[in-house]
Amino acid sequence: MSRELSEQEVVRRNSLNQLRELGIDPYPAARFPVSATAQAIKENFEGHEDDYKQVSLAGRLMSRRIMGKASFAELMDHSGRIQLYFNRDEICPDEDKTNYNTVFKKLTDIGDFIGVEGYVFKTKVGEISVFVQKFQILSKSLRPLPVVKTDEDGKVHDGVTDPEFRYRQRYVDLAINPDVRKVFAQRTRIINSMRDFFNAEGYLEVDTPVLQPIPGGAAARPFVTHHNTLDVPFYLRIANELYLKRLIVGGFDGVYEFSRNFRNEGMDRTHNPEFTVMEIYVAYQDYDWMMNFTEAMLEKVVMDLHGTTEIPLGDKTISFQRPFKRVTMYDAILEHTGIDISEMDEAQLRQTCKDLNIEVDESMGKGKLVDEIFGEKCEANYVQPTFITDYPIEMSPLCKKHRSKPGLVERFELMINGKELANAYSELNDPIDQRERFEEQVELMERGDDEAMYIDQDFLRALEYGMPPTSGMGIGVDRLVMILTNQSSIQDVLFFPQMRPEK
RNA sequence: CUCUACAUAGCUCAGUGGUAGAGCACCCGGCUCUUAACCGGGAGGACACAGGUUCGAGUCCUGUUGUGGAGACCA
Repeated sequence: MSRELSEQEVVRRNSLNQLRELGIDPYPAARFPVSATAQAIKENFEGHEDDYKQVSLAGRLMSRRIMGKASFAELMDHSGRIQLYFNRDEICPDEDKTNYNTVFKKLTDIGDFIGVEGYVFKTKVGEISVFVQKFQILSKSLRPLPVVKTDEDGKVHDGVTDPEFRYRQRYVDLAINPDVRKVFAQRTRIINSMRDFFNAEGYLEVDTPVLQPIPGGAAARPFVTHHNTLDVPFYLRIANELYLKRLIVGGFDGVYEFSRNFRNEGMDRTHNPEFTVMEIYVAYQDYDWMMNFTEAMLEKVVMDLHGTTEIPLGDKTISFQRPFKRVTMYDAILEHTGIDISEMDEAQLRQTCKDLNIEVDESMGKGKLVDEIFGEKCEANYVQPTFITDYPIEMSPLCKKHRSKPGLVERFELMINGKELANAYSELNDPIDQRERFEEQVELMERGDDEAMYIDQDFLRALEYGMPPTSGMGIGVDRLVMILTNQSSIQDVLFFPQMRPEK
């Protein structure tokens, strides 16, 4: 466990000891009252100078420019940075200049948390700053914080860019890269905006189990754990769909949950083993209603965040202006391959895949084959928000049969930037039909499809008591945040993305 | 899992087989309106790990570990 300390760490530990010898506690217990923030001062000082004769603020020391008997420094609090001015004879009015010469100049380091009291003024070159009259170390930093400098053109120098460093030591990333903090603040605003939208409709936010005896509601490999007292396996949820539907059976008209889901599969820039999906279920509605609801929700969230419906994403611009384009899955395939698959059986679909150079295997059923064609030939083309509707029944075991198109279900997926963002159904509420669909999944499983769903007998029991006609929708929160914050990796919208453990 | 790139000081990077380098940060000194502060001096390195080739390896080769990218997989 012992670790060789770097030169700079030794220096800081020595400073820590010297502070203690001077009777200064480097980790004081008492609260430090804060009366102002950096951003508020900079925004409001001019014209209200009298209100800033006495301020106290606290934060991390981010830079120092020492010029003998006077110094400038930068303090960063949650709102931003502000310049501090330290003058020896102001801080040390008496003969003893220790507080400035030793404590500030020698024993205080970049990265330390300090509290300052003083008044706000403008420097000769016009920067709003705090004239420090008293300062106090609130917490000593023992590791050198990487110093990031921004020049007058706003260009960042020596920023920490190593992704491994940034993700493993996210606290450092957040401390020194304000843009990173901004993305996560936006993430929370997006989620709050969604929540406000649902609450305004009177829908109920709920919590359902993460530990499930049967991993249902989606097709994915689960994480398995074990409950000692019950001596049974439990699965971390891959979805919460079946539980939310049980609540609709129970009489709630609208329920939603921000669900942390877990899938034991590969990781890449759009997949993390744990991720967040918002799922909502509304009784007496259908998937047409849900399309309108979804685009209204997204337009509102985007407006709340950006004040416009046109947002940049990489080198593209995405428009969230309603209404979104709507295309049936068969029309999408016809448009992008020139092939009409609407009347094909499984053998013809398999041949079509071969003709299109799409890899298939014997375990794939009709639904999976259609999905392969769509995924290979169509998906990437839908950059602007587009609802793909009316999927083949075989790939949607929880979705109601289409009211007028045999062999299809009332399902849509919302595609943005060539990726699936949301998925919704008119929910299957016929318990006999649902049991048959589950049984078809068992057949798929026996054919070798390791993603087919298990039968959840309790869920069927719930449907047998009766579930009202319901529409449900799930939206990938991490992917939505990626789009709305213009990030290309899921790791940049998760505070602590999954990494291989160190050492 | 496959292919590929990268791994050098606290951070960002250079180093093209021949004594380990720079900027920032750090230490010492100077400087009372600086702002990528400045000026002078200084210290700091098992070059990711383990082998190999070579008189000699940070550099070439093999393997390992970690990370990024591209794929496979993830409806």
